[in-house]
Amino acid sequence: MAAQSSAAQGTVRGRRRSEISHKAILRAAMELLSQGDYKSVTIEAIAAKAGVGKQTIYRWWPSRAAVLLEAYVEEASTSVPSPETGSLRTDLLKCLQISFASLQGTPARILRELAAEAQIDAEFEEAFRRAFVLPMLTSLAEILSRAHKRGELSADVDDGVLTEMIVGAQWFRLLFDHAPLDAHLAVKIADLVERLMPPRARQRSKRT
Amino acid sequence: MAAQSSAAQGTVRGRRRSEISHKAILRAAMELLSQGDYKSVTIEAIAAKAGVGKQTIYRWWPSRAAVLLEAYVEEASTSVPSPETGSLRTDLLKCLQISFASLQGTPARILRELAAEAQIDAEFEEAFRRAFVLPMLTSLAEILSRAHKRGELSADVDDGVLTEMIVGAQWFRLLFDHAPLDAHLAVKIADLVERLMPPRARQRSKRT
Amino acid sequence: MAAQSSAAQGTVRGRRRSEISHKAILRAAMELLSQGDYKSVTIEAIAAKAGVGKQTIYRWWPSRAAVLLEAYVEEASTSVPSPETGSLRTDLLKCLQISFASLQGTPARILRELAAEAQIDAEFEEAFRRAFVLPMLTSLAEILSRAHKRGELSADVDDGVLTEMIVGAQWFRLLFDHAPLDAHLAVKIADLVERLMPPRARQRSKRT
Amino acid sequence: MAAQSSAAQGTVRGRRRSEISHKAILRAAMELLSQGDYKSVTIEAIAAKAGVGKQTIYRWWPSRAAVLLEAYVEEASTSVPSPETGSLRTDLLKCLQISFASLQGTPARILRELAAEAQIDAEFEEAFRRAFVLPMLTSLAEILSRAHKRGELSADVDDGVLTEMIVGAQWFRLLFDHAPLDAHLAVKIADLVERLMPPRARQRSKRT
DNA sequence: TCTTAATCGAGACGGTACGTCTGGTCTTAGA
DNA sequence: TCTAAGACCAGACGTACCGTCTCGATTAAGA
Repeated sequence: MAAQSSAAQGTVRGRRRSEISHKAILRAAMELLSQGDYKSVTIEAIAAKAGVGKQTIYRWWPSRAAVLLEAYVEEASTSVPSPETGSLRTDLLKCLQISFASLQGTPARILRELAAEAQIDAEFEEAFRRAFVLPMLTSLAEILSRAHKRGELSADVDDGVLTEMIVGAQWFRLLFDHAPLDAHLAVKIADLVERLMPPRARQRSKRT
Repeated sequence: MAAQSSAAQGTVRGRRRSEISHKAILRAAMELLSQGDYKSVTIEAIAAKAGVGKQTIYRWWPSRAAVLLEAYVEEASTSVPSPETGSLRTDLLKCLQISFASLQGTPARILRELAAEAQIDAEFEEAFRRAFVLPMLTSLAEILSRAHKRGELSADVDDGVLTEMIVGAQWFRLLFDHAPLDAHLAVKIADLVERLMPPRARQRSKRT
Repeated sequence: MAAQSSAAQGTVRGRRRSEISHKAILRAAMELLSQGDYKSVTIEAIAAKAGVGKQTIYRWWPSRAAVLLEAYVEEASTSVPSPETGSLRTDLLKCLQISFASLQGTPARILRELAAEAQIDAEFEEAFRRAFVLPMLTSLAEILSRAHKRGELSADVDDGVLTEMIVGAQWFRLLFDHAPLDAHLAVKIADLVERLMPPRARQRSKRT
Repeated sequence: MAAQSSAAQGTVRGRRRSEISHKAILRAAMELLSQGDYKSVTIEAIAAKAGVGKQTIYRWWPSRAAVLLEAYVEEASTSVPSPETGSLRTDLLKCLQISFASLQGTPARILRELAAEAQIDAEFEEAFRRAFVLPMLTSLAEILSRAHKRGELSADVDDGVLTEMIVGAQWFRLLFDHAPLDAHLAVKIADLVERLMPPRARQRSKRT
């Protein structure tokens, strides 16, 4: 124990984590994910492609999905903007359109696969929520909260449900292939939300 | 050769599918799914529990998920009611509350696991959509369509988005553990939809 | 029981064995054996190739090897000649050369495979012995016995061992690839046997 | 890359083969072979009995038969003595009796089964020849060669055929159940070989 | 002519083992 | 102490055959 006092001092003993390997792993994971199907992105394949021992992966990540999540986040930003234009409609439109645009093509497929993992692995679910679900929720909540303050939404509209319904529609399209997650949807959502505004606020909204 | 003409006529040759095995497989799948975690529901385990050869499973289902889906559908009805009470609010409430209630507990977990599979297996996705996604969509679409005819919803409310937002919120709760999928949500959704009704229709709705 | 008296009379009721199928099976077995490797000659493959139900094979033969044996015997004669030329040397040479010649090429491979089966399946071993082992033994025994009577072999030469040694050498070459089973071997064996003849008999033998 | 130069130097990287597993596998194979019939000695059974992953077997042996051969050789010596007593007869007798004695009971059964495998699997045949066929051949060849030098065999007796005939008789008894492979056969063979000796040498042989 | 019985092709059935794959752990030598 | 390599145990995968069991159709003999 005394010998390990250095640990208490925060000093790290032994060889330090290799940043080269760290990046090689994320890079290999991303490439495999872009190329083939999800099934082929195994720990073994990542290790082989990255020129890395399997143990090195198991040492630093709890699961395959965790690697993929970090690899994805590394590459594509997962933050969702919460613009302040002074108008609920334009705030919403901007937020949704930017967010939808970043989910076209390969990212969509990857997100679906990660979402799938989150259904099965409870530990991963939490990480997934933090990375992909909560940002959108809080961003929208802020937009709606500002609209309330501005009087653009009447007090008896529940922000919670509305937020969930908007985010829900987005995930619904993403996961169940019902229709593409494009700008049209953003407009339609904004239109519908507009109908929840008090008449006077709606008038002003239309003018802009 | 003449004897074989029957084959051309679509006559079934050879031994027929065993209904006993068929049911034993579904039953075993359901039991395993209820008991342990999803990972333990392997084809081997199902076959062993059902007292059936693995080949018999592979012969009749394209994948493990397909077995589970059929097993689930067999047991729990997946149809969604589309009640006609003459009032949008009560129609919605009834529909959502019934549907939400049927998704509590184990069914929720199973549904999440099947949804996960649908993200990865394109062929299975279609089956999943037919069984779980579309019923809810069409049921809601009917309710909204009737509301439109009755004048309970103004013409400029887009049924499509509204449906997706409602169904989306439901799946969102189911898949991402944000909050339980309970009657409260149904009420909140109904409240919000009510705010989309023209003033006069809303008056009447409140009286009921 | 009285009603079944017909059975006691040997009368056959019902449909008779199909000679067409019988031959188709043997033919299919032979073709598969000639074409591919032994592993691919499965009951299923034979049935498929012969256009026959598996049951039809199981009804008439106890094992796969039994089919192959019958197929082989059907095609290539397995009888071994026991010529009577009046001379041990020429009798032996004729007998061995004819028998060796009939075991070149594909037949050799088939015989090896059947011999393999005989090592494992005790029931089949008996059939194998009757078809392939005993004919050679008895044929040689006759040749030697005649030589004894003629005085070409002295009384103290044991026919049994000599027969086994000759037949053994033949099987040794067949099974263990030590050298080809050709006419050279026949000559060498004859030479060696000649050395067992009494001097006078050997003189005569050389003159012929 | 520089780090990998060690590979070029032949340095072994990674975990080394486990001798414990190695021995456990051979032991399990032998036990299964002794207990039940050959069919029950499957790779799966060996792995289970040895407490070993199947892959570990496939990694080190090309086939089930290869495992059994090594297991057999490990336990029972396969070398054949080539004694030098100065007399062809006693050399032969000793050699054959020792070798025959080691092939009684279970070993005989195992040898038959391995011989069967050698008929079908060309790769295994070579290993089988090296382990079981050649030792006997060379041992006998040496004995005969020494007899030639001593003048116990006349020059016109072909060692090759004689060797094959002796070894052939042995395998014949082993494989085709014609009679037990016992000391009687050894004596009979020795007797017959003695008849190939020149008269004077035979006189001396009898005296011993 | 009708009944009875055995065979036929077809193919599903419960099993067993195959050889492969991946997961997660452990053991090396070297950095 | 970490790293790359790679062997280890475990066990599911999907396939191939096994030998058995329905099926309906066909074929013969006896009633």
